[in-house]
Amino acid sequence: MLTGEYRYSLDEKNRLMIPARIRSDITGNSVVLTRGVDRCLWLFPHDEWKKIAQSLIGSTSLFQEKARLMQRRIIAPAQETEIDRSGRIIIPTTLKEFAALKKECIILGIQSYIEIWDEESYLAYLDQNESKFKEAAEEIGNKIAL
Amino acid sequence: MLTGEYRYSLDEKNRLMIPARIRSDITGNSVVLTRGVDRCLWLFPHDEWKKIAQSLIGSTSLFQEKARLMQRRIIAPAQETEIDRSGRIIIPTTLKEFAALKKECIILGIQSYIEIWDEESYLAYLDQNESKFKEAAEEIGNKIAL
DNA sequence: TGAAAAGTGGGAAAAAGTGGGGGATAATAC
DNA sequence: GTATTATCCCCCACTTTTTCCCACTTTTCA
Repeated sequence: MLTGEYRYSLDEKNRLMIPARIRSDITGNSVVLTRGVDRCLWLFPHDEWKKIAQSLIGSTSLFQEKARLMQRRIIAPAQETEIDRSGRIIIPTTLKEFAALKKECIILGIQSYIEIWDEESYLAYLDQNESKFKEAAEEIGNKIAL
Repeated sequence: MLTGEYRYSLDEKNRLMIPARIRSDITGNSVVLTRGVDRCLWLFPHDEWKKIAQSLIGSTSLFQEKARLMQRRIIAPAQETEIDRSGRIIIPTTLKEFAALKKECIILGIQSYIEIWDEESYLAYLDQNESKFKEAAEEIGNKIAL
C-alpha cells in the first residue's frame, strides 16, 4: 500500500528519488509516469498501469470526443521508466514542464499509485482547497462518528 | 478510551513521547500519523485507521475532485509508524512542518484517536475560539442538562 | 524510602540518499 | 566522412539519515 508524503529534490540530471518506504511496496523496477489530474504527475507500478490503461481504453472509442481526450491527456503521455539502482527515476522534460517541477518536489503515496508535485504548487493547491476540505470534513462528520 | 492532555517535547531526532497512560490503551505498537483538521496531527491506532481510511476511500475515484482532495489532504499524508521500546514515535518532517511543531507539543487523547499540537498553536487556537466555544456550549446546554 | 515504571539522551551500525565521473552512443559541424 | 561535442546511462564513492539499542535520570506508587 503506497502511502506517505515526502519531499525530495530533483537533481541537475532530472533525477528524482523514490522514497525507500514507497519503493519497497513496488514490485519490480519498471514504473510508468504520466500526466496526472491537476498539476502533478502520476507514477504507477507497471502492473497497476496495465489495469488503468486497459479500463480506460476498454470503455472508450476513438470516435468519441471525450475518449480521445482521455487518450491524449492520460494514456499517450505515459512513459515507461526504470528505477535506477540508487532508487531514482528520470523525469522526462515534457512531463517536468507539465508539472512545473523546479527543485523541491513532493511525493505522495496514494494507495496504488504515486503523485509527484512541485512543492510550491502542492502547497498552493492545499491552501486553495482548505475551506473546501473543511466543508467535506463536516459532511463526513455527519456520517462517521469519530 | 484515549483521554487526557499532556505536554511533551520533541527531541533533536524528532522523537515524541506517547504518554504511558495513552500507550496502555493502544493495542499493538503500530500507529498511523496524518494531517488533522486544523493545524494539528492525528494519530490513530492501526485498526482504527483502517476503518477511517476505508470509509473515506470507499466510494471514491481518482477522477473525482472531492475524492482527490480527501486523498491528498488526509489519506496520502498518513504514515505508519512504530512506537519504539521507550514509547516514542518519530514525526516525519513534512508532518512536523504542517503542524508547525517546534519543541513543546500538546498531546490530546480524543476517545479513539490522538491529536498532536504545537503548544503555541494550541493555546492560540483555544484563545481564538473561546467565544465560538461558548456559543457551542449554549447550544449543547439546550439539549443536555448539566 | 525503595523499587518499579516512565521518560530522556545519545552512540554506533546500517540503510538511504546525493553527487559526480567516465564510457558508450548519438548529434552536429566542418 | 570524420572529428568534435553533447547526451544518456551505468556505476561507484561519499555523506547523511535512520534505526536500534542501551544507560542514565526522573517520577510514581506502594
